[in-house]
Amino acid sequence: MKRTHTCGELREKHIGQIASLCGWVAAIRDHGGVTFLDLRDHYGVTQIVLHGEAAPNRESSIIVSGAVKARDADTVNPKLATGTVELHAESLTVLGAAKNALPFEIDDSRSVKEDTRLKYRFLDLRNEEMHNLIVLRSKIIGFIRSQMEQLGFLEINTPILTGSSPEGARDYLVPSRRHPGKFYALPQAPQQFKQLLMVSGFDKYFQIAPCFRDEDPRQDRLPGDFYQLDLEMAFAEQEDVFAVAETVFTNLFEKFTDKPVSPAPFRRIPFAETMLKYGTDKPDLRNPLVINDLTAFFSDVEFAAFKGKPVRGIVAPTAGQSRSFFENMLKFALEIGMKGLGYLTRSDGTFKGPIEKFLSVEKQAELVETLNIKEGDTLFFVCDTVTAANKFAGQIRTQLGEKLELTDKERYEFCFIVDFPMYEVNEDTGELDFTHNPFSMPQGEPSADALAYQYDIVCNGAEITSGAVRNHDPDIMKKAFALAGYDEDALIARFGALYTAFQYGAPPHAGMGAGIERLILLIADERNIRDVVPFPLNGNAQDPLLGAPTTVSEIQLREVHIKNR
RNA sequence: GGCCCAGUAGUUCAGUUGGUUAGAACGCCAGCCUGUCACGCUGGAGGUCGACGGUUCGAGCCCGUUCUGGGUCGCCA
Repeated sequence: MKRTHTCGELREKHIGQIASLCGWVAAIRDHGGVTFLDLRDHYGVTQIVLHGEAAPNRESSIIVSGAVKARDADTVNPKLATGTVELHAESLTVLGAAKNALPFEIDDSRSVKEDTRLKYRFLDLRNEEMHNLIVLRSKIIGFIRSQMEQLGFLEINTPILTGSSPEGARDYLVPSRRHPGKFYALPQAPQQFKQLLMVSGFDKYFQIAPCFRDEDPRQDRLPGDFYQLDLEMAFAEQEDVFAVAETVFTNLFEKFTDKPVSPAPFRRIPFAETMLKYGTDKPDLRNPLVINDLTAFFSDVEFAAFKGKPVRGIVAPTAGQSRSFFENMLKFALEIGMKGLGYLTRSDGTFKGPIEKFLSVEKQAELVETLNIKEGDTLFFVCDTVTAANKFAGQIRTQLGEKLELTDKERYEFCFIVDFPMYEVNEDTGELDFTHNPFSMPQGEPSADALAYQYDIVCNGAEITSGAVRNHDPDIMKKAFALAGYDEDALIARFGALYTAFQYGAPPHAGMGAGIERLILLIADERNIRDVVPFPLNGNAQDPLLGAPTTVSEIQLREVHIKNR
């Protein structure tokens, strides 16, 4: 007996034929004389009718043959694509029996504790939603590949076993058997290899690249490994990379979602502007609220709490909000670490609130004018150090957008964050550190406050891409590294391969890396990044199914010189 | 590593002020049922209340320690 059709295939045109279906028993409805099975496979569900035979355990895999028959009009199931027909079993063979008590119900596996789901991931992935997410993942990756190839990019695989990189995240290390005491590292990104490919004369490279970072996970950050759309272009500038990103992301989101996508060109927002206006380097532009800098405004107001300090203000339409709304906003402010939350509400042409008495009539009018404050609006104040004021104002902006339902969830808003600073002052040492990426090209002469040709792509408040025009000039490299405290020897010790390669005619080049899982998360409107990975590690970087990480044998440890005899 | 939350039946959860034999739903088992589609009805089994210690006449509940998981900060060039 061999499968003739899938469980999503049979239609009225098959009535009268003999068919054989394979699949899993998703549900059993025993009516005494007649029993119905829902048979599920990758393609769909078909109802099987048994007359007298015993039903196999649920979730057993079976093959069943019989006649395809029409359903009576009153027993058609409109919820099934195959709902107008059913297969009347003449023979049924259990191919893989399932134990009778399942660890959880397939249909609501997504509400089960994550560790249990991961231990039985093969059952979790039978859940229709989970199954579809993995299918979507495959389709998205396939689509990206075809897009990149159409744009003339070549997929080139780079090594998985490579050397440890001294910058960035913690490496996963692999001990060398042939070189006692030495280690390979799994790549955090194909960064150095793709730049070497540029020096090698390949014009447009891309890769759906596995990346490995030994850092603690988050809801939107996978432990262990994840995938990036990694790309690099020779003789290219920032705008050349942006054009590729705009094409690929627009096409991708338009193909896989029904929601409107912000049209290209995506907004370019300088880092300094986004930190001020949105209080974050990954702004959600679906939220219409913006943060205003009121530092100058308060510089001549005799209000000790604000005078001479960085002050931010957010105007929000709060007409009709009850007192509990403001109480909850204050509670939120305290939760995120603010000392309080000042605000003024414009009502009957005047302001109401504790700060009102510090503001002259002229000052109040100035606020109304410059911030366009309408009747019923509330101006929320944030005052702290520059860094904290931006951060808190950003969180208040997000919270206001959520609670006032101003943030439109039914669209995608892309933007580029550009002009990241090249360096930042390390608070512990007082010295300069690279802000983002030591490979980035500084804008103009390297200096402590130089900006870099360094950019992120942000969509709906999520950072999905990071990239840069690379520094391919050994002289500028030396200067850039010197500012961060590395002399030429240190540069060679750390990035010798690139430094050497750049002595032999490096092309100017630029590129980026986009997190595949985050793209899927956005497209699928999902929250948990582990749900778009077939076999993720849990939050503690363990695989409850295979048991990784595992202990290994003494012999293995001796072979790799971790243990001496 | 810090902080917050959670841990009770196979699963998801409830459990009042500390008080009799710890409940519900789904699942499982048995019986009935020839048209259901998350079938239905009747009955049943199933618990080291994460672990250890303490307070108490008495602890799922209070206290301490610890383990596990989730979130978050650090971290993620």
